[in-house]
Amino acid sequence: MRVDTQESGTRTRTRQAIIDAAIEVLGQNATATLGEIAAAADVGRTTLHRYFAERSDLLKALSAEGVTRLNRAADNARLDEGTGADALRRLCHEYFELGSLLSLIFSEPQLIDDADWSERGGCDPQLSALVERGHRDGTIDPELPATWVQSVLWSQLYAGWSYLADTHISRYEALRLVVRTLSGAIAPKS
Amino acid sequence: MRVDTQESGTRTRTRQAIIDAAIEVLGQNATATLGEIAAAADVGRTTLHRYFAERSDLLKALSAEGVTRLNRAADNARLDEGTGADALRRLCHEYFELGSLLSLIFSEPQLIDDADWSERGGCDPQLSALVERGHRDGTIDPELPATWVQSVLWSQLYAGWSYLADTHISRYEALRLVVRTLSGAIAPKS
DNA sequence: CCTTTATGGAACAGACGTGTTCCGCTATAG
DNA sequence: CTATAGCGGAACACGTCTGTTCCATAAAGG
Repeated sequence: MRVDTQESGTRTRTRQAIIDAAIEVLGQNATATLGEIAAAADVGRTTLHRYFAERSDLLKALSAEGVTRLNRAADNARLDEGTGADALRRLCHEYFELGSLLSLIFSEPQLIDDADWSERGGCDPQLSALVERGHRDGTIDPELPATWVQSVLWSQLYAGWSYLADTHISRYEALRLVVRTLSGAIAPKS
Repeated sequence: MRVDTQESGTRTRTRQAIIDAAIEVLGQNATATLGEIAAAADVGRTTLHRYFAERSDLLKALSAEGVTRLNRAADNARLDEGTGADALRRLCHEYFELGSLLSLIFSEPQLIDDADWSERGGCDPQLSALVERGHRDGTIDPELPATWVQSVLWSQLYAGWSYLADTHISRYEALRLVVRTLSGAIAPKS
């Protein structure tokens, strides 16, 4: 995918600054202006257009960046180890670190859906396998389909991230609440 | 609040049609055009402006309508009866009936926040009292603050409503999943 | 029959975001 | 010192949404 001609160090830094700023700003307000994104990245709007000719080009770059970060988080969570519920809790921890990207993906799902990630029926295969393992090992409520578990995971992550932004709670406490309620939500009922 | 001069029957019907259409359309896409809303209401854009001079006027009316529907749902749920968890489940049932209004409130929270509803610290008093009752009667995890329970309730409702729209599941099944995971999420941990 | 009420459509001006061009500035490498 | 890379700002055309005005039409009531 990488083109033959390498990009200068300055340029890659600027490009990355724009992408990072876009994730922050668009995570707060999906309809933000290119001018606002440029200002957040501390660059002129002209410069932004130099790197991403059209808005859609920036969104494509954001999609790629999102997929990269999601995959890295999933790798760190070692989804194939331990019980299904434990793996899901580890994934929850890793995903929570994504920060503003959570808001962006949650409020603009088609940004990622259109990418090659999660091509199968709106649920990525790794998570699906994880949930089925949890069904077998008795740590995830067998009445909950994998797609619904995925929905619950994302909605809880988004709620936790928003809660962190709205209240005076610590990041650690917010994550603890998310994991606690998520664990209860997916636990088999007695 | 009601003005002295009563509105004609036709006008109240048209006004209500516009409000209903706005909830539907803005629930799907919060940046929808006034033209799209007018089309959905089967009304000319001129007519829409006759009832709501500016976009903000329409939003104010939506806020009032939202508060009305929320209060009616809360009344139907009889929040002061039974255990805290049971009351919360009843509220979940009632709120789920709000349909597209769920999406609208969830994606545009400031629409309702700015109204007189839920003036206290982002959590309405009725729900707060309900959760505290659940803490005392042992049906709601005492480690979960009322504000977080409210966040979980709303995020689950939104997730369920989106799930209903995205998959081929029945309305009944979607609500069942929501109530099941919500019940587990708030249940005291053994 | 004629007036009131409610409406739709055409047309317009203003505001705003977008995409582009052009020019000037600064820093760094050669 | 000079040439190049990278950047910012001003300006422009274009499209879209908004808010408004004006006029024509259809239905209902007196």
